[in-house]
This record gives sequence, C-alpha cells and structure tokens, in this order.
Amino acid sequence: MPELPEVETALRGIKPYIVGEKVKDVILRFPRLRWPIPEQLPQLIVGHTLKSVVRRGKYLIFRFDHGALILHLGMSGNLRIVNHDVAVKKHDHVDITFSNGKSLRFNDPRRFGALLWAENDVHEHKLLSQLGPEPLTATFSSEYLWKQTRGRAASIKTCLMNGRIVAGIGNIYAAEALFLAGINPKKTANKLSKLDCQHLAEAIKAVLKKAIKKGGTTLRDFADAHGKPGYFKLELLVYGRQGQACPRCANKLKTIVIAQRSTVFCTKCQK
DNA sequence: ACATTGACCTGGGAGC
DNA sequence: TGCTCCCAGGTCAATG
Repeated sequence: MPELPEVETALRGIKPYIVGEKVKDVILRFPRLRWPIPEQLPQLIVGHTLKSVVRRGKYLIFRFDHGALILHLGMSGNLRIVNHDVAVKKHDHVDITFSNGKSLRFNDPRRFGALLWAENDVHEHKLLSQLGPEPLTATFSSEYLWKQTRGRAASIKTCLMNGRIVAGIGNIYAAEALFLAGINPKKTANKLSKLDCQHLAEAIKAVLKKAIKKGGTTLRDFADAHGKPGYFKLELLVYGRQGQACPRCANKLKTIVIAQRSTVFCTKCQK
C-alpha cells in the first residue's frame, strides 16, 4: 500500500490506539521479511512504553526511551489495530500487543516490508540517513529540485522516485505529479527548466496533500487501521488509466516503461 | 558519483 | 475449471 500518503494515513490510523501504551507482548509468526525481524525484539520492547510514532518518507518510526522500531510496508504491507484475541489471517506476520488490549498487526503478503530495531539516533540508521527531504516541507522547493537535477542524466521520473533526492514519492504520485506539471516522465532531469522545476515542486506538494486528505490510494489491498479502504483511486488522473482519454486533452494515454516501472502519461500534454 | 539491473515474494487477473 | 504468464504501491546490492 505504500507511498507517502498511504503511510501517513496508516500512521494517523494507528497512532491514537498505541502511543503512551506499554508493550505487553510481541508475537513473531513469520520473521523473515526483507530482512529478518530481530529475534530479540520481544526482550527489547516488552514492558516499555511507546513514546511516539512518526513518519519519515515511507518509513514509520516507533520511538521508545531506549531506541526505536523502524517499519517499512514494502509493496503490500498493511497495519491494522485489532483486539488481541482477533483471529489471525494469512500473512499476519507480527503482532505488537499493548496493555490496553489492542494489537498492532503487520500483514505483508509479498514480504518486501521490514521491521528493524535501532539503538541510539534512529535517523543515523543506514536506511534513514541517506533519505532526501520530505516533499511537504519548505526544504523541498523549486530551487532544491533545480539544484538536484543539474548534471543528472537519468529521467525526471527516476529522480522523483529516488529517495535520496526526495523521500516518499513512488510510482503513482510520480506519474500524477508529472502529469499535473505537464512534464514528460522520460525527460532528462538536467533538461528541466527553472519553470519546470517550479511547476513540478508545486504539483508534487499538491498531489500529496490531496491524497493525504483523501486517506491515500487504494489499489487492491490497502485499507486503513480499521480495514476501511482509501478512496483516492477514483481521482487518479493518469496512473492505471493507460488507453483511456487524457483528462485534459482527450488524447489516448500511453504507457512506457521507465526503470522497470510502468509509466502512464499524455504525449500531447507532457513534453 | 551516478545509472542500470537483478533480486526478493505472493496473489490477482487475463488469456487459452 | 485450471493452467500459464504477466503484472503489481519498493528499494537495496551489485555491477558498469
């Protein structure tokens, strides 16, 4: 389920049920995700109080006084809040049970997700230390995008999906933002004008804000903390709409492959 | 330093 | 119905 708006939606859904609660138990049913979940996780956090949960890019960080859990949903991960005695489903790999009787349940069919423990400063962790700025902060600006794209031979879409340049943007929102900005996804990053960068930075912020407001995009398996699906899908302008009419000029939307990911765009509106 | 590709997984849908 | 093939929201690690 996972680009920035979906992770943000998951965060908002789970936070009220678990922050300030003490961890009662950790159940590892299938600890082999992208990397093995540390076996000693129960000993590390049982009895400790969850102080806060924050998002960084597509990662969620669960802070304790003595360290933090880093969680990534991969391609198919999902978090639910359930009462501790609710029957498990297929691919419910981990439960973190809290003293209020609620469990945070991590389901991930494809197992590209991750759950790791970081001592000390979590932002110094290998997975987080190289991340670029959050796209919804002032640091991510037209000027920043201009500087980052100078000298880059990769396509602009590849750059948007590069977490070292900007965090949290994936295949859906890269396509949507490029459409909104009227930029061909295959355009060499270095060839973007200053005006392109301005339009693109604005488009990224606009599409992410709107998606968060709508509660993320549901393709097939994303649901919020209560199992309720997101509703943004109907409003996607280009993603998944290959062969259909461009919402702006009615030209037929085309698919190309960029960096092994399918990319939908309008050949007339996006130059 | 940057760009590209392979690899890791399961499940759903299309086509035969 | 059932099989095979293709595709899917990510991104690290290895290679050029």
